[in-house]
Amino acid sequence: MTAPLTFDPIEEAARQWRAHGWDDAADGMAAVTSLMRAQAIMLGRAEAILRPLGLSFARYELLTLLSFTQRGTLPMARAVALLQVHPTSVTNAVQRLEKAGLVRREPHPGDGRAALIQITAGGRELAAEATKHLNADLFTQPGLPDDGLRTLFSVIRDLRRDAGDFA
Amino acid sequence: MTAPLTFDPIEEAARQWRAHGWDDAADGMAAVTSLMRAQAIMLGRAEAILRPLGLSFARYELLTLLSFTQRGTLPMARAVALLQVHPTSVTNAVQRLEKAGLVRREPHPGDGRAALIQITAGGRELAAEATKHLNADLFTQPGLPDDGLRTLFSVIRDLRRDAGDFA
DNA sequence: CGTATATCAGGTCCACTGACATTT
DNA sequence: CAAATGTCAGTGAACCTGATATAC
Repeated sequence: MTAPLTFDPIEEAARQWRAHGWDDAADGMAAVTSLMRAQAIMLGRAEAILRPLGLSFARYELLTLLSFTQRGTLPMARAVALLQVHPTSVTNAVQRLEKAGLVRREPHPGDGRAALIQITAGGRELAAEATKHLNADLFTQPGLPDDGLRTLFSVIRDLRRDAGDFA
Repeated sequence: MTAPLTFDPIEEAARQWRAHGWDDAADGMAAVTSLMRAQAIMLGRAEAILRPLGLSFARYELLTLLSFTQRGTLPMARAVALLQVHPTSVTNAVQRLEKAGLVRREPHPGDGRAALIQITAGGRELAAEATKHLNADLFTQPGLPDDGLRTLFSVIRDLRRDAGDFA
């Protein structure tokens, strides 16, 4: 393929930033660019693990969220809030999961506007199976030591709070 | 809109993981999920800044990379290696940038197979303008203190190295 | 010859916008 | 009536696979 780089391209970009006098923006640029790349790496690994199961990472997250609820149901709006994604993304994910027999759409008993998503027995099975694979092949060996993982989570939690994800 | 959450949904997910006995995977899950969310937040901000300029973040990165080279040119393969993306993604980005008059495609003098991407004067101007906006509105205030930025970069650099991004 | 460099066609996936029907 | 909920159609972006032409 392509020859592996002998230097860090993001560090090189940061040097360029400083060479142009943008010293106060260099660290931010490097951090943001790093986030983009790290997400691409992790998403690629997760999707490679989930593909044989017919799931994308987004649909896996929804399915697992449902499997953790008391009755295996969630209102659409609640799923949107918890997953912090666009409403139409959830609509789309539910449609695909429904087509695969993993969830059902049901009317909300108390609110005629709202819709309930209900996980099926097959959905529960697949969620458990997918989690087993993700835990074994990615989450227990994500390429970082334990303290790195916790540091990463902690720093990003501040970022997410600052962005208004939660109070 | 949706009511803001009064708790961190990722922390809640980590609690679920531990409640199911997946203690050794909980930190990895939380870190990976955090990465996904952090990238979505940052990409959204960057694209909002770049949209008025007619650029996506991916095309901005390519354009800026070109503006940093000696002659304003890069072989396709080199851009693919530095940006760490799929070859067709660069092909696509170049097509759009070319249509906007920001780059040109030229034959490689030494290798008839290869193609050179050449930035135009307009491309240089737009790259500078876009960087000015990104620096002012995102990179100098990414929602994290300076030490958080450097910590984030440092931890992710280990991850990228482990993933084989560079030696 | 086999390998490497791009491009292209076709498909998937996800996000977003604007319009809409329905219900509160 | 205004606000909220969810769906739908259409658009855009990025990625991937497989096939191809060209050149090394």
